[in-house]
Amino acid sequence: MATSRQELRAEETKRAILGAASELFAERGFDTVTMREIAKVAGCSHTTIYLYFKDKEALLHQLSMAPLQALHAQMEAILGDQAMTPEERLKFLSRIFLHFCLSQKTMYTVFFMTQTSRVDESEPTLEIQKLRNQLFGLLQQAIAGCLPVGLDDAQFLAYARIYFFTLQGIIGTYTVSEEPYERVLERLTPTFDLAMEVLLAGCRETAKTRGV
Amino acid sequence: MATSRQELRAEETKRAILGAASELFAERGFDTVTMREIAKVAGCSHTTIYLYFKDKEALLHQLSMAPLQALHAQMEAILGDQAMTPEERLKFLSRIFLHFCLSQKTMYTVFFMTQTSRVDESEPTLEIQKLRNQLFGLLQQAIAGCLPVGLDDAQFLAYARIYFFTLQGIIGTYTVSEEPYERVLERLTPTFDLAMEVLLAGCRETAKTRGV
DNA sequence: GTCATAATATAACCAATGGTTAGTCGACGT
DNA sequence: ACGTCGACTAACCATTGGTTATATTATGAC
Repeated sequence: MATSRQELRAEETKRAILGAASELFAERGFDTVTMREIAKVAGCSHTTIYLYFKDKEALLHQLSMAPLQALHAQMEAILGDQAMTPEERLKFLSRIFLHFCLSQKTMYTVFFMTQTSRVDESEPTLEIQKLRNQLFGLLQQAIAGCLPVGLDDAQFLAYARIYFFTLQGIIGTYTVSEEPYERVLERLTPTFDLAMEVLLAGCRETAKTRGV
Repeated sequence: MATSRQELRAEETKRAILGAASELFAERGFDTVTMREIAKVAGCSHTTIYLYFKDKEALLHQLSMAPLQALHAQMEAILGDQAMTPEERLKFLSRIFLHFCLSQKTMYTVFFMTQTSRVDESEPTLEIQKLRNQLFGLLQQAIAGCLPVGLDDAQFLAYARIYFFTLQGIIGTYTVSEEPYERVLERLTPTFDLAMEVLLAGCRETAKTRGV
């Protein structure tokens, strides 16, 4: 750490930018926040941001990595907790995932607006894409643990998709809504929990009647 | 119809604009299409569009009314068809609704991006808002017909919400995807049908264990 | 036919957006 | 002291949705 005076300064503005962007993105989502707004909160010119981040999307990715990794760790811990039944694990995981996405509006973009992280680009996208897929993988594992054994791959994939559709629907609905996420959670946590129960029960029920 | 020569011309450009916008919106969605693009396809200046439509949103609404009304009629017919069981009706309705939304990307905006039709504005929004709510109402009725009687309002509302979440999830997923909707349908119609079955089975199953 | 009027259309413009370029200013090593 | 280099930014660009002043053209009165 050769912290010369200018390096310190650079570090500080970078931190200020990340802090400002983090707050604004989490609160209002990716699209509605402008680079100039971030700059104003960070106390610099909007062009300065481009010194440290390739573009708005890169800023989003940089900001998302840490929270996503934390979420990943948390989810892995839950998935490995043998004190819970598979069903409890799935419900807990879903809940964590939902709360995480609802508390950070930018996550809707990260997870579901895939055009933000297209496959054609080179590297910077890849890391977050990988993490994203790992997270979906964990959810898939949790789902797998709750379904009867003997399902073929296609059937299992279909159930996993249906689960993801519902998650995306919830997150999409309340990411766009103006209601603060605390109130959404307060009002609708029982509904979200019920949704997970419904899905689980429905998957099991239909699996019964569709060949083991 | 006092069709003077200028009225004819006006009518024609208006039709051209509607046609161009209709195609472009359906194919690529509301946000990604620009007024200048529409104008170019319609063969006029982008400012001309503002002669006939207040703004981009008004154009969207104008375009959406007819298809939505057609959908409404179709859905009402299905809902009133006593030759089907309630479950068949719900599944059919859901299918129709999904196919409709997937075939017209602009419908995602109309139905789910509620900021497009906020409550604060005066009139022009209201009509489409009303129609939208009617459509959701029909789906709700269909759901109600499939659930055990004796559910209290809150419980029923929760189930309806869960249903809508899944629909929005599906539509959101494939509205942003680049895959042409014909291929999506071909690939995933069975999954969509399964989703509706899962939801239905899950609702019934959980309703059993939660008081009547 | 001629001329005023009104409808139709558009070019020029505006502010905001994400992003780039050329250049300023202060710190650092020599 | 001085030249280089890093941090920063003002001025700029193209694109967006939208407005305004202006041109063009058809219509109707005389």
